[in-house]
Amino acid sequence: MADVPSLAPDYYLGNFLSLLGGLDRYRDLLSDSELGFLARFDQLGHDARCLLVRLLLRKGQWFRISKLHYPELDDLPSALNELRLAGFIETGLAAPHSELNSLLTLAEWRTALVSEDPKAAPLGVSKGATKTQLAALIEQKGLWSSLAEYWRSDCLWLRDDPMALFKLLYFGNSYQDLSEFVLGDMGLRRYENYAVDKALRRFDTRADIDAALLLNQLSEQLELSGRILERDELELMLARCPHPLATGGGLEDKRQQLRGRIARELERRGADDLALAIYGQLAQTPARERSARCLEKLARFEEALAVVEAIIANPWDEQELAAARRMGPRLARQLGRPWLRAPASTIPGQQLALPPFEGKVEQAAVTWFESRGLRAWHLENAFVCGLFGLALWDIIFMPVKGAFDNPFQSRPRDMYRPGFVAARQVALDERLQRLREGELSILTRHFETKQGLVNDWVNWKLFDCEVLEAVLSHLDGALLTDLLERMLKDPQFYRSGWPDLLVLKQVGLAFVEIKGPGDRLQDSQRRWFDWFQARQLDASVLHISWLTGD
DNA sequence: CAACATGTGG
DNA sequence: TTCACACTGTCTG
DNA sequence: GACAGTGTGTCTCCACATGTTGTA
Ligand SMILES: [Mn+2]
Repeated sequence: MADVPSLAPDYYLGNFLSLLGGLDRYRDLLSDSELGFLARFDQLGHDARCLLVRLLLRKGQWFRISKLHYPELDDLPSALNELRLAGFIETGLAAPHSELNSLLTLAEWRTALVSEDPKAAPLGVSKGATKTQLAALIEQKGLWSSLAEYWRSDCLWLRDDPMALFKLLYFGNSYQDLSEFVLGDMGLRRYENYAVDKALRRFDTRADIDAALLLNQLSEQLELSGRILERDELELMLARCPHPLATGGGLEDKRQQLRGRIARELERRGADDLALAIYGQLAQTPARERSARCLEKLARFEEALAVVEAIIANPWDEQELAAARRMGPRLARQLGRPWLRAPASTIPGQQLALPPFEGKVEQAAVTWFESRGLRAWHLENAFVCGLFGLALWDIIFMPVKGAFDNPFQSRPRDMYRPGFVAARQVALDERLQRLREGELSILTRHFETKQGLVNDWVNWKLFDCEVLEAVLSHLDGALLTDLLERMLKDPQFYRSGWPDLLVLKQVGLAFVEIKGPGDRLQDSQRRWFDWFQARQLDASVLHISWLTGD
């Protein structure tokens, strides 16, 4: 752990330049002000560049000059001056009200208030008041602007913040940032060394870029404060993403996902009719299920049943099918119609009473199996996903056109899109054939040579070498191939629902879903049991109860 | 003064 | 900061 | 049993400084 390589004092500048290098392919889609930003950046001296990058990497656009502390820059004032002259920053401005909470400390609020009115101390300015309490007092007395005035000479404003755009263009998402570079340099997070297509573009028009930025912003807003937004605020969000977007890049999918989440929030506000109208425009699950539920809430049972029947006739995924099968009988009864129940699959289950255990039920079960001399791991989906990732590693990362545009991807861009298999058909066919013939050493090879590399499918901490050994000695190629073929039909979908425990019995592997008191099988968990039964595998549900008494 | 929250940086 | 899963509470038949 | 809402953990690093809150 000690041998973390030391980095150059201006390592972050190099990283930022690498990021800019990835943006060349989009120059024709940048605005004049963005191009101007880049041109002016090029003209800056070393230290001014460093300082600007430092500021760009930080949160917000307002900073305190006196609190800037960058030992690697030997003349901060002149770097600041250079940035000011080049139009990147402004100093000495009074910060807006909304910034004063994070920009100034409680003590600094008091200093300014007391200076404004020496007799303020006896009021709420006395110590003990929290920031919230004092904020209310300042609000009431209309003193925010004098606070801002008092500290203005120490304030620094970053005029533009293009980082959201740069990150979107470089990484293709809003959650990765420049720390990827540092983590890579220090060996803390390593990615596969796949071929990066430096000319590949995720966007072809500026409108798509702006739409992506907007969708990111709206999603973030909904995630952050969705629960407290009023109905009209939600409708406003809807109005901001009304038009269908380019399909193929996943933009339209994102838009629909966002609108679905907004509609769900509208349901919670009782706006079932409006939610219904939105769901009707969506082509992704669970829109039809939600439609049916809205119709049911609105007592429009005929229409609800029609939706349910449409789902059953042509399910988009197994989740909505399961939901429709639950709703069908209820709706049919409302309408006095007969309903043909799908035969319920029987899932083998056992009961087990254990002494009270501090910690998770699954761990208690693992301990119980081990006390009976069996190895057991609580892996959940990490087991199947690990098999998938290790068996197909090199195919997942093979240089398919359009798959990789930056060095920090945990999967190809089309991993969860319908064309994934077709784009790798030959390699997949050959791999499955070899696995079918029992050549499981492929997994071992990837386990050893790729150890620690980021892969969406492989959780290295959970899928350790003992698990691999258990797999190699008890899983045959035919079964593994069958499993992979099923997963390849919808890689995203089959990432979930696998039973909690992998148990190594004398005769082979067993898969056990643990259910504590009050926990029941979820829809996603049922679908794997169908597969287990068809293959006559040892899979069951273990219902745990706690032994009471002292 | 300790516990907690948050931002930062290598 | 998403997503899968567990847990809790309510209503219903 | 069905369903909604909420909590938890998360290979989305981890040590550290700073600031806030409440006496853990
Ligand atoms: Mn379970």
